[in-house]
Amino acid sequence: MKIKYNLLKTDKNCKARLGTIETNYGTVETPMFMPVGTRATVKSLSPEEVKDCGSGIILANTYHLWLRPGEDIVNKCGGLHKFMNWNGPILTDSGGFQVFSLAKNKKDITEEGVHFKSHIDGTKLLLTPEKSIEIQNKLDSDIAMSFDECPPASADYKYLKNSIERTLRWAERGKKVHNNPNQALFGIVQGGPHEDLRRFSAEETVKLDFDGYSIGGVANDGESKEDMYKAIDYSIPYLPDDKVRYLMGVGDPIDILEGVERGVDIFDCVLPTRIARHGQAFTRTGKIHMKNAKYIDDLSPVEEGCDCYCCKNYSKAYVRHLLSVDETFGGRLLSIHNIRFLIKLTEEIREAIKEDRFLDYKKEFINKYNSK
RNA sequence: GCCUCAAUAGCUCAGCUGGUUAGAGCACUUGACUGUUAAUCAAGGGGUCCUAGGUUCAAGUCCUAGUUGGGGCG
Repeated sequence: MKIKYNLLKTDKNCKARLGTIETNYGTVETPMFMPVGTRATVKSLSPEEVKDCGSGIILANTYHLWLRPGEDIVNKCGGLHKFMNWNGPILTDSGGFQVFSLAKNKKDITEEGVHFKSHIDGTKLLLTPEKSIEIQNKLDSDIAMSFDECPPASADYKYLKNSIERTLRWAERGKKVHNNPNQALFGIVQGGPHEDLRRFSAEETVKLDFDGYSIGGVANDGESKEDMYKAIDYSIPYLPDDKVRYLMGVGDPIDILEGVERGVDIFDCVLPTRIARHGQAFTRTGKIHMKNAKYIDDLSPVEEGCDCYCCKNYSKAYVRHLLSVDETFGGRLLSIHNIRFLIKLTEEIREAIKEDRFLDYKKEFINKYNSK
């Protein structure tokens, strides 16, 4: 089967939704955060460790797996789940974000698709909507994403208008060739911070009838928070209640709260794992730099009261030591902590929505998070 | 004892024939990171240029002596 979204309830005081996503690999409670495992692994963590953080669903990347090892190899190895030994649901991104991060100039983006130079060996590549879906079909993820153009935040109105029209044509082309009966396919809403463009993009994408919808093109390129929230506000009203809403690429704790308030169900982000490898930890009172000298002999855990493997077993002093001598275990421990932090956040969000007190919860969380 | 080479940031070293405010890498300190080209990137602090004389308008740079260290010869 494909996925099925069940809306359990909406918070009485805002658009925050409580729901579940049923998949062939288990049920995901929403709101939910998805850790990113671009190359068929959440960097440095085993699937067991990711699962122990409470993660129900992870993300992998079409572009990266297309290059190495290749979708046919993954398919031959039994599909992504078996290949990477992850028995929960997997969402694959389409390569659309790589349009933003790898295409050198606008000429590389054509009606047919996007011309890339492989970041590995410079080989010229063409990724099309059809190819992206074909790859994702073979990867056998539970949720595939339409191949979209993810324009930079600096893109002007006229560019965005053309871009979302092309993205709609790409969505239609991708949907036509999608043929994995066990895989859902999501459409992506673009349009920057412009109300009319978001509405147009959302309405037209919904007409194509996807299994779920994403809000894309946010959190890129130094976009302001205000514009990000506008993008959500202007997209959500035109998305159906009975389908999953996915805010792509967002994982700052406050942005997750802002997204949930506006009606978003799932999020993904590299932030928890990347900042972990770079030495930062999420805490209830804001991000902290674990490499800071003041922690050199600090025997307390990264976060007092946290139930993650890192905080239950190790001190700040130890984690700091590992990071400062470049031992990979330091980044691993912080990755576990940061993922657990965001998953725990979504757990608390779900409890709050259940009791119609999401807005109070959000306010309290943000006050504390910004208190230092 | 003699000859020779070296001595510049915490460490390893660049600094051409004298010429603005002596640099780099690492280390240290601090910060950034939002559908991973990212265990990455950026910024900052840090100097009695071994010491003492001398030459010169001007010395990290040239000269003399010394100190310390390496190598060689006796």
